[in-house]
Amino acid sequence: MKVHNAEIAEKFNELADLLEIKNENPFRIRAYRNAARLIKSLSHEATDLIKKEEDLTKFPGIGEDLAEKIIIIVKTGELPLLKQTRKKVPKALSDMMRIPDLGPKRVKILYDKLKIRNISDLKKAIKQGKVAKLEGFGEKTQEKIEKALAKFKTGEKKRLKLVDASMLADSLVKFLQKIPGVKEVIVAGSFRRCKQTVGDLDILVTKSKNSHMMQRLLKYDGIKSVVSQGETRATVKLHSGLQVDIRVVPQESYGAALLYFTGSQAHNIEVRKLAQQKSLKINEYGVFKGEKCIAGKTEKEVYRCVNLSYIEPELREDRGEIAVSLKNKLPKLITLKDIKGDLHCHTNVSDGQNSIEEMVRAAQKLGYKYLAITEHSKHLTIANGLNEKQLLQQIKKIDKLNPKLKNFQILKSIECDILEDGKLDLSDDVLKELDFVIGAIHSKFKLSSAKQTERILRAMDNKYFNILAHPTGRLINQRDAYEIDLEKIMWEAKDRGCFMELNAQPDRLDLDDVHCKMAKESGVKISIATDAHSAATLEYMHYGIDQARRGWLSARDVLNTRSWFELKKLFIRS
DNA sequence: GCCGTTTTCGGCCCGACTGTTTTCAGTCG
Repeated sequence: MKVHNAEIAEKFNELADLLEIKNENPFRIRAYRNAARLIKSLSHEATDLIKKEEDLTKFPGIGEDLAEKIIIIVKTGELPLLKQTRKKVPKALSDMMRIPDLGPKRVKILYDKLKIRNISDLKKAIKQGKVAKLEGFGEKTQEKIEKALAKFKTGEKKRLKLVDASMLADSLVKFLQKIPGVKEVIVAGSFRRCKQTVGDLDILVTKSKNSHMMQRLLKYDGIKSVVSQGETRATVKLHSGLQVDIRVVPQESYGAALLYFTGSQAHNIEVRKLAQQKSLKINEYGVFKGEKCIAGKTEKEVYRCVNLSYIEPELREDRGEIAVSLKNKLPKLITLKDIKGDLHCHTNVSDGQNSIEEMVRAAQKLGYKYLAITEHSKHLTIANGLNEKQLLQQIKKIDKLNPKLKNFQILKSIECDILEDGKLDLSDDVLKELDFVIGAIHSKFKLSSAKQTERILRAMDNKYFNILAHPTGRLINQRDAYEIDLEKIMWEAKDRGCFMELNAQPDRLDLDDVHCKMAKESGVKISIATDAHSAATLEYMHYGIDQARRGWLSARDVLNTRSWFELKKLFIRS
C-alpha cells in the first residue's frame, strides 16, 4: 500500500501532540510539527522521492533523523517511536487537544490527577464537578470545556469554501466600514492568501482614536456569540459557525500587522528568523532595532528590512518563496487581466442555462476575445450530452454566428467523456471538425490508480485530445480525488502535447495550487476555465486565477492568456 | 530535532486575551 504525504504528516503531528503532553523539549516538538507541515505541502509524494533515491535532507527542517523516520514510515507504514510513545501516553489524549481551551498542559493534568483517558471520561468528570476543582482550571474553564464538548466531534474541523467565506466576509466588511472613525478594513489570513478553504476570518482594522469600533461591532446581527473581546482584539462566532478575529492596529503599523495577520504562520516564522539574523525584531507593530521602530507602514518596507522583495500573499506558504525572494527571482504572477478567453462552458443545448448567444455576450462583456462552447458528450445522458449528429449541428450553428462577430471568436469544442477503456465517447470523424477537444472523466471513479491512470493515458493517445478537464475529479468538502498518478499523467501529457485544466468552479478548483506548481515544474501548460453552466458564472474565472497564483503560475504558463491565433498552433498535435 | 558570516553547541517568532491568580500560565493565532 502506498503511504501518502498526509499520512506521514499525521503521524508526526500526533507524535508532537503526545510529546507535548509528556512535556518534552518544545523545540524537538516544533521540529516534528515543521516536518509535518513541510511534508503536507510537498508537490511530490515522499514515496516517489524515496523510490528515486532522492536525499530528503535537502528540504529545510528535515535532517538525518527525520529523513530516516520518513523512509521507515513509507516502507512499513509505521513509526516505531510513535508506537512506543502511545504506550506511555494514550492516543486519545491527542484528540482531546483538539478541544478549544484544552492544550497539552491541561490534558496532562486531567490525565495525571483524574485518570481521564478519553472524551467520555472527561464528560463524566465534568458532570461530577471534579474538573473545576483542579489547580489551574476553575468553574469558568470547566463550563467552557463542557460547552465545547457538546459540539465537539472527532475529525477535521470543517473549513468553508473560499466562495462561501467570501459572502460572509463581504457583508461584515461593509458593516465595519460604516462605523464612524473606521479607516481601513481588510480581510487578512488564509482568505487573503486565497486558500481554497478558510477556517476563520482575520479582519484588520485601522481607526481614529476616539472611534468606539469594538462596542459597535457587537451590534452586527450576524454575530452569534463573543468568544473574547479586548481593546485591540476581539473574537466572535457568526451564526454560520465561522469564527472571526478582528484586530485593531495603529496606522503606522498597518504593513507589519497586515503581514503578520496574513500569514501563513510558517511564512512569518521564516521572515522573523531572517530579522533575528540581522539583530532586528519583527512583530505586528513594526520592525525594531532595539527599542526603535525602523519600518512598519507597508508590507513592502518590512520585507525590504530583511532583504526580501515583495512577496504576494498567495505565495506566503513557506514553499520556497523566501529563498527565491532573497534572490529577487519570484515569478510575475498571472492576473485576471491576462485572460483572453474561456475554454470550457456549457449552454442550454446540454445542461447549461443560457443560449450560445447569451454566453457570447457575457464573454464579450468580460473583455474576452474568444469563448469555447464545450457541451457534454452522449455518454453523459443525465446532462443531455450530444451525439455526433447533434454536435455537427452545433458546429454549423457556430460557423454561421462567427462571421457576425467583431473581434471575437466562438471556438468549437466538446467536453468529451473518457470511457472506461480510455476510448473517447465520440468518433474521430467528428472530433477532427472541432477547434480542440477537452477530455473528462464522469464515471467509474473507483478504479485502481493504475487503471485510472492508464485510462487517461489511452485517451490522450487520441491525436484529437487536447485538454484534460478537472483532472482529479475532487469536489471540495464533498468528494475526494480519484486515485491517479498525476505526476505521470503530467509528464506524459507534456510528451504528447496535451494540456491540463484548472477548473475554476469554486467547488472544484481542480487542479489545486500544489498541482499547478507540479504542472509548471513538468512544463505542462494550463487552461484556466470556468466550466460555466450559465452566463453569470463565467465570472468565476477569478477563483481559478487565485489558485493559479498560489501555484506560482505566470501568464505564459497559462494557455488562455494567448490570442486564438497563437493558441490554435498549440492545439495541432503532430 | 534542526541548523550554522555565532559551524558541533546553544540557540530556536512573538504578542493578546482569559482565567486563575496576586504576577502568571495556558492557549491561541
